[in-house]
Amino acid sequence: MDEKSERERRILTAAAALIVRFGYDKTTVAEIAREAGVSKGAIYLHFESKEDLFEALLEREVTAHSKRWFELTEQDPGGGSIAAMYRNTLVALDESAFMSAMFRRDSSVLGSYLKKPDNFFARQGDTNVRYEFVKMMQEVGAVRDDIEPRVIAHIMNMLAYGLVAIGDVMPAEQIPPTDQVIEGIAAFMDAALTPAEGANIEGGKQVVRQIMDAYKERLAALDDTTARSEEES
Amino acid sequence: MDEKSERERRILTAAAALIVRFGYDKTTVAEIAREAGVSKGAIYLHFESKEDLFEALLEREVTAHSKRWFELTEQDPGGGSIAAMYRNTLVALDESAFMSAMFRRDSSVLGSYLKKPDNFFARQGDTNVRYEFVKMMQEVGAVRDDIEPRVIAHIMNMLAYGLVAIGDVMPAEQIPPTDQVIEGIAAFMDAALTPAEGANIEGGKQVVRQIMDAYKERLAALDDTTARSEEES
DNA sequence: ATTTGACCAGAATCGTTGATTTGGTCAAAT
DNA sequence: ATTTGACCAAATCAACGATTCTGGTCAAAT
Repeated sequence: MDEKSERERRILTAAAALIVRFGYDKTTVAEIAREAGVSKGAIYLHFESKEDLFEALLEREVTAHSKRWFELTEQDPGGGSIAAMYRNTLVALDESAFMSAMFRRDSSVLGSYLKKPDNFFARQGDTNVRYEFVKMMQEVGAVRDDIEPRVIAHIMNMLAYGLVAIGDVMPAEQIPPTDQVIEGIAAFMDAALTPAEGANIEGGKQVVRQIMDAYKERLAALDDTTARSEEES
Repeated sequence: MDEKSERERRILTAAAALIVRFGYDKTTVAEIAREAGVSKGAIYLHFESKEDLFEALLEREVTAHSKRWFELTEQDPGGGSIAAMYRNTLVALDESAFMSAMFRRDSSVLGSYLKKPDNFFARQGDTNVRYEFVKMMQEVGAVRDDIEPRVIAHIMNMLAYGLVAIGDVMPAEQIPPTDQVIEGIAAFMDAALTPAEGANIEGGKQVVRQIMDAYKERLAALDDTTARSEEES
């Protein structure tokens, strides 16, 4: 298992590097194999198809992003405030070129994969974790509740989208440094989402912990299935 | 002049309707002529080329958008607050499908025009009215000044961009009603940009008036040049 | 038991050619 | 003095094989 999953990681890492750079369509399986230092056939010992490999990569990147967010939030003194948590998702998003590309559905990276019916993105359906989170934060009094939670969640989405996508329509020299923008957004969130009577920080922290535990469990479950399916093969 | 500019208006209106629907490339001069009820040759009595016509349309739409914003802000009881003013730009933006397409640089509408060097958008250069406005508002104490004005202006741009562009990456049913989103954003702005010691509403109103006067002057100057160039021909 | 890389079929790309469309003009009509 | 719409050159599109490329396989090597 150790040997095998190590090579699998190498393949995915090689694929990630090539695909962010040249895009899904222009990156060939042969190139991924060369970059990973394995033969082309070996790749098909790990993945059913190029598409399958790519979806594994998408999932790995989402997981890595979530882990990074978790890490940042754990060690954040700002702790349970929604502003700090949201800032951390933006930092994590900005750190990963691949996740950014995913978030903006960059067709120069995702290429023809986007056209496949029932792809990774279409499959996500309408699961909206951001909305659930905001609602919970409102319920414990950590976030002002006179704005629709769906609207708050959507504004968060807009800002995250703006962060990674506005470069498409605006020359780089007009965009302030990313870290400044992120800090600005966090300041906005802090001022905009704190209830008039003060935030229930403790409640917020508890929600954060709850979310994180649920998330950790999902990760563990995912690792289990992965391990099991590897044993089977 | 009355007759002439009336027909010019009709041509531009016809062009706008066709272009928002079919895009710049797929809309032919002949179709615009038919839709406007004039002959093709007549169009070239008003405009040098298709490109020239299109740029006149872009300018007309920008002007119309500004006028509409002016109108909304004038009759807004919320008056001089930056949140109210910003909300009005969003309302005006959302009301005009053409302006929205411009803002998101929609290539299915703008088509090959975008590829022309030195086009309308490239020409705008780095004029950033939003930034100037925020700075003035900070100087009179109508907006908190512990966030970089450039960053505030940029966050405003991100939200406006998100409003018109996020539909590209998110299914419509996941997006809350636009008016709710706009009101939510206004609430955010209000909470986030009011100085801790309270906003100088009067100062804000004065800045607004100043901006509007400057803008009116620019409009008047523009009308003059238009009128003059029409006389010449 | 593993791993490889030559090999294959089908897809994508390219280059060419011919038909169609379209921006722009101008002699003729009004 | 105006306005028109037939007309033209140039650009765009469509169709087509020829050619290359690429995902995937499998007999052979290790």
